[in-house]
Amino acid sequence: MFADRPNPDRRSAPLGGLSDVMDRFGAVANFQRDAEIYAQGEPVIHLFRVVKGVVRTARFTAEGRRHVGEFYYPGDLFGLESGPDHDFTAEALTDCEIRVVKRNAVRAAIGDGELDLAILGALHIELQRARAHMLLMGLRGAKEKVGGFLLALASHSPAASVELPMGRQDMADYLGLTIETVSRMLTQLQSEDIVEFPSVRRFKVNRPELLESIAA
Amino acid sequence: MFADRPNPDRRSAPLGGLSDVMDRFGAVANFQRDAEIYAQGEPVIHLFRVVKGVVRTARFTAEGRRHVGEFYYPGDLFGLESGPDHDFTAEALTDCEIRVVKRNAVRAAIGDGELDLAILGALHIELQRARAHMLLMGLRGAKEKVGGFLLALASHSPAASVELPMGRQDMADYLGLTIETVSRMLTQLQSEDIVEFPSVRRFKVNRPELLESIAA
DNA sequence: CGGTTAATTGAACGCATTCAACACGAGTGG
DNA sequence: CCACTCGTGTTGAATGCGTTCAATTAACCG
Repeated sequence: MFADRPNPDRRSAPLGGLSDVMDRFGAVANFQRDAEIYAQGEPVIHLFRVVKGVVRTARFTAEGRRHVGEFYYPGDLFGLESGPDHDFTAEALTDCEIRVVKRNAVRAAIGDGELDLAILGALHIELQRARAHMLLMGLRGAKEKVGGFLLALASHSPAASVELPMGRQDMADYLGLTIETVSRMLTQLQSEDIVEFPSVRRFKVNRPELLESIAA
Repeated sequence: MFADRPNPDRRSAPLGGLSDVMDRFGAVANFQRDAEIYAQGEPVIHLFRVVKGVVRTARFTAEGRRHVGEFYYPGDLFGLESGPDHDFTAEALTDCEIRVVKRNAVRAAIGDGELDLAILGALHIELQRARAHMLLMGLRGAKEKVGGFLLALASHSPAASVELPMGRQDMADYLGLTIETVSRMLTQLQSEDIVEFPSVRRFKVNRPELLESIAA
């Protein structure tokens, strides 16, 4: 679901010169919780990287149903879109510090080839996430989906206790479930002692092997 | 779901020199229906392009559940993976003619930059498909999913009558439904005169606007 | 401490699944 | 040409699970 995030800052290796350019030419913008970073339908002009906080992309269907695309963590590049316009809206899930740079500026600084290469790497990561997300949504039951979600979160967090920056509604919209079902599954997983919630926004995996067997 | 496929052969524009190289250095392989083109877990070495027929990628979960990734049509590039190994198995859905080339050969012929650029374009398309697929699976009801699937198929086919190269089970595994549910939804959509099935593997959209409103 | 939002829990419903039977078409051989 | 079979698709009935709507509790902040 997320890029490899054992190392909190991966400016160096995979992104090559891009991150240097972002650091040199990019501006840093701060967004408050729930602030919009860019909107669905806007033209794709910039590249974004999370410095601090967590970003969520989302989309509204015609009937008002919300679909959460992905969550982006510090070090992650986002705002990559295939078309000329954004398909998703990006919002600050928590208070955020975002580094922004115009694609043209990058192009001018490091050339097309370098930019392509950098975007290539980011696209690979993005595709991986999308496939992992699809796999999650393809699981049979709600318990499997929620379990898989927690597992993915935990597997990218070195700490014993994992923070949940997103609320239940975000999880629900990410997994294609209702908020009530998510809540029920969380309590169920907890009652089976597979995970443990010291607080609403923090959990610990007690039985990783069981969690993995659930998420299939 | 599919790349822009109004023109059946898009060797020219978006892939640049890659397709030329594939034509020059690539071999053409023929696969019978259900033959394996590459397997989950195998190292990523080649690039593939569909010449004739339809290809399906799929994956088996630990519990034996099958998940269909995508369907690839003539002109489509496939076999792009982020990691060193294939996450999915590729199989010939129908009898196929596939053009195969070693990535190294392409690299030697047109250089890293060109290869990157070509893969970049293909990755964009792949990401778009993955997102469209996710959107489909995120829809509420089975009718919405099946309707959306048919709509996507129809929207990429210029002909009035659209062929369904895949069976009901493939649709089910693509949408995360059971084969019975898919069948029921198809008959329901037909009974509402939204679509029409002259034969099991062929359909026609009678009310595009209704179909679109269903797929949201 | 109230006031507000988020999260949990409960009960009834509806829809997709499950298990089973049946229909249909293609291919084969009598 | 019919009978047979096999694979695939459709239909039926009952179950189960996620949803829906509603009420309660918990957490956060003044």
